[in-house]
Parts: sequence; C-alpha cells; structure tokens
Amino acid sequence: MNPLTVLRPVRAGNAFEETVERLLQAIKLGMVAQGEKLPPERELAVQLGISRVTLREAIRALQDAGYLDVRRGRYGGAFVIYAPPAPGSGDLRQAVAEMGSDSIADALTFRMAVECGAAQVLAGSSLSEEQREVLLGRLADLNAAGPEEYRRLDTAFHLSIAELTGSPLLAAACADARLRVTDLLNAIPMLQVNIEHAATQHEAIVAAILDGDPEAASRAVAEHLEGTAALLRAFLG
Amino acid sequence: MNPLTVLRPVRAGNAFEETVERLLQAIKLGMVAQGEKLPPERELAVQLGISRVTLREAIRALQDAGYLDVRRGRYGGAFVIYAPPAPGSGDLRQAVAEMGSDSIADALTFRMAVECGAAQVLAGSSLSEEQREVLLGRLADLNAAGPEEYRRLDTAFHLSIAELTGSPLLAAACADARLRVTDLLNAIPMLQVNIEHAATQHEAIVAAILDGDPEAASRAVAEHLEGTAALLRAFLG
DNA sequence: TGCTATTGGGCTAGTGTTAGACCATTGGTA
DNA sequence: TACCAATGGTCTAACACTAGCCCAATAGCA
Repeated sequence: MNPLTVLRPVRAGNAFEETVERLLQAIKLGMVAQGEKLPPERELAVQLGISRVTLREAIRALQDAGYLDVRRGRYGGAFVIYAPPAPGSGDLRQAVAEMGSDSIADALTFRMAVECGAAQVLAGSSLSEEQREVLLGRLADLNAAGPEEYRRLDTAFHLSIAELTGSPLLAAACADARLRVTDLLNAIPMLQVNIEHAATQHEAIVAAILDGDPEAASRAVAEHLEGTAALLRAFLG
Repeated sequence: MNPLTVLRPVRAGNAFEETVERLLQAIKLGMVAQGEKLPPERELAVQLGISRVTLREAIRALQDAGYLDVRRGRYGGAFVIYAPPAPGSGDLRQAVAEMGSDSIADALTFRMAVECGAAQVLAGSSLSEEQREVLLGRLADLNAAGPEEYRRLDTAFHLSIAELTGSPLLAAACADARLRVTDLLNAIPMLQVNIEHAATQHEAIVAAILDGDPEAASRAVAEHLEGTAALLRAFLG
C-alpha cells in the first residue's frame, strides 16, 4: 500500500489557479455554450466555495485570454466568446508533447475505469422512464449533431451516463477524466467513418444499459474508448 | 449536462481541515500502522503541498485527539498511537445517521464503479511477473491475517489492484472511495462466515485478473462489494 | 562525557483569501 | 423620462497560509 496514494498533495495550487482551470473546463466542455453567460459572480462564488474577489481575478484572467466578454449592468454578466477549435485542427504531436506521456497514459486508464464502471452501475440499476428518456434524448441529440456541436454533445452523452447513476462523486470523476483528455480529443481528426463507427458503439452502449446488462454495457464502453486510447498510445512510442 | 458537475466547489475547506482529514485517513486505513511514525514534518509538508506551519497545526489536532504521540529530538517524530476499533464494535445505526443516507448511497455507488473499473482494466493489461507476485502476496497476507489486522490488509489488497494499473489517478479515486466507507465498514460485525465468504471472493477476483479476463474480474468485484452494499442499504430504509 | 545529526518548536515578514459593505452601470418598466 | 433591480467594480479589515530562519531537545556515537 503506497503511502503516496493517500499522502498526496492536499492543494493542487492556489485558489485562483484552480478556479481558472475549473471555469476553463466548463467553457471547453461546452457546459456554458458560446453566447451564454456564467452565473452571476455572487452566486458562482458560493457554488465554487471561494470568495468573490478570487473568482473575479479568475474571470479577469479568462477575459484577458479572450474566453469571456464581461458586461456590467442589469442583464450583464460574463459571456462566453469561445469557439471550440474545429476537430482535427490542433496538432496532436504538440498536444501529446505538452501533456507528457505518463500523464496521458494515466488519464486514459482512469477514464477507461470510471466510464466502464459508471455504465456498468447504471445498467445494473432499475431505470425510471424519465431516466431512459434522458439517455435516449442525449443519444438522439448527438446523432443529429453537426460538426460544430459534435464534441460538446459527445461529452454531454458520456457524462449523462455517470450523472444518471445518481452519484455526484462518480459524475465528478467522469467529468474530471473527460477533461484530462479534452485537448487530445480536439487534436484528433474526425473522419466521417469514425463518427459512424462511434454512433454504432453509442447505440450499443445505450442498448446494453436499457437492457439492464451490466457486462455488455461495460464491454461496449471499453470497446468505444479503446479506439481513441489506441490511437493516442501510438503517439507515445 | 448538469453544470453543477463541473462548477462544483474548488476547495472542500481550509488547508488545515483538509490536512487533518488526510492524515486521519492515512492512520485509519493503516497506511501508517500503530507504533510507526509519520514522515518528518519538513518532508511531509512538501508531499502534501502545504506549509510546515499548517501541517503542524493538523498534527497538533491529531495529537490532542489522541491519535498521535509527538516526540522531539533525533529519532523522534509523530508516532501513531491508535488502535483501529474492533470490527463490529461501533454502532452501525449511529454511523449511518452521522453520514446521511444520500452520501452513503453516493459513496457505495462510487466505490462500486471505480473498483470494478480498476479490476477490469488490470485484468485487461498484461501483467509482469513482479505484478503478479504483488497481487498474490497481498492476497496471502490477507488470508493469513488475524482479526486485528484484517481490515488493514483488506484495504491494502483492494488498493493494490488500483495501484497495479499504474494510474495514480485511479489509485487515488479508489483510496478516496474506500475512505468514504471506512467508518461504516468498521461498524459492521465480522463473522467467521463472512470472512470465509470474502476469502472465496478475493480468490475469484485474483484468479480472474491473473487469467486476463476483464469481465470476470469486474463481475467478481461487483459481487464482492454488493454484499456489503446491500447490508448497508438495508439501514437506509 | 561531550559532540552531532536529526527532529520538533517557535517566530516573523510577506502574500493569498475572505466577508461584507458600498459604488457604478445598465436596460427595462412605470 | 425617472426609477428600479440586477449585475459588475472597488475598497477595507481581518484572517489564513507560506517561506525561511533560528532555537531546543534527543539519542546515538566517538
């Protein structure tokens, strides 16, 4: 039992840095879409468990970086002005180099474990009619998505599996896992063939979950993620 | 996609509180056994990413609470003087009431997902001879354990599965999941029948992993955890 | 017996963070 | 047009946290 597992850092950085990171994630994952605005500062500060001053510093940084447009007065707020990069436009080699091969392998393993676990748990629980509709709705949204919206709705679909388990801890873990591979995913070219392949796999995942077959659900997710993972691992040499 | 999933609190509390929590976890999980001492303050402060002052406050609190005996001078240090409670000695009803049924359900779901995921991932990777030995060693230790050591070695066995995947993120997630149910587990009576049953399941888990069968590994872990989960859920009404 | 390395104990100056109050701006509405 | 409510902008006093330094105690060793 490695003591480093539990005696790991209590703080990842200062509150300002962590807040910038968190907000950037919300924007990059499209949880606050382009043109929408963040919650009011006072509200958001409470949600994030930090002071308004610190939150404002973070917002200011994102404003300077060109992610937000902050407007005063009633109906003002911090509006998102960020277009997610066109899939495949980034440089995969560069993204891989920036992240480091160890942390990429870590992130891929982590993601595989938590997403498979989430699907397995969800498939093993009895779903309400409402839950089934949410899942099918997300799948339909994704299938109807244009290239602009694809990544965002793909994220939403994957996360909804974890959220539907009703476990905030699990949802947070899956969101965290997804975030750690976002930049990499954005750098991968998206061919029509891949999208069709992914769509088939998404159908299989949903079918297994609705069918109440935990093992099939887990297997389907594993197969789905393995494709991406293998591609990225190829860059690690 | 629920914004609360990503716009969740950046800080769980102040550094002092989080540090106390973290150290208490290391002690309760037996990562630093009774009679042993924590790393020197200067070293530990670096590991935890906090200042020595804050660390010392936390250590002081644990000293006052009777968990540590701090001695000065060379060969001094913060020695653990904490005997894990005899299994079943606690009051399960009370432990359940203190934690709240929502967070118990959350913790159980989270644990199920990450531990199943970890076992599945590990079974799906090719293990070195050394890794196999670690796993078998932990299993042997657990099977040879007396009542005093059982919980600690059980924790070590479960965590080693996640650690062997080589993913620090996954190991941390499993450690976190385990911690969230520690108090509950300690309050559950441990009958000889249960121990024998658990031993059989542990064997099945290891066999599936060594056999390279991800689905069997995941299934074995799920069955193993389900026993505890069902018992605890019975208290939630 | 005295030295020394290692460890906890304590202090200070400086920076990060918070809570709360109050000001400034804005667009809709009476 | 005048007002109002919602929102960002700013300030202050208090508290939390940090880095770095030096002191004090202790057990082994020469």
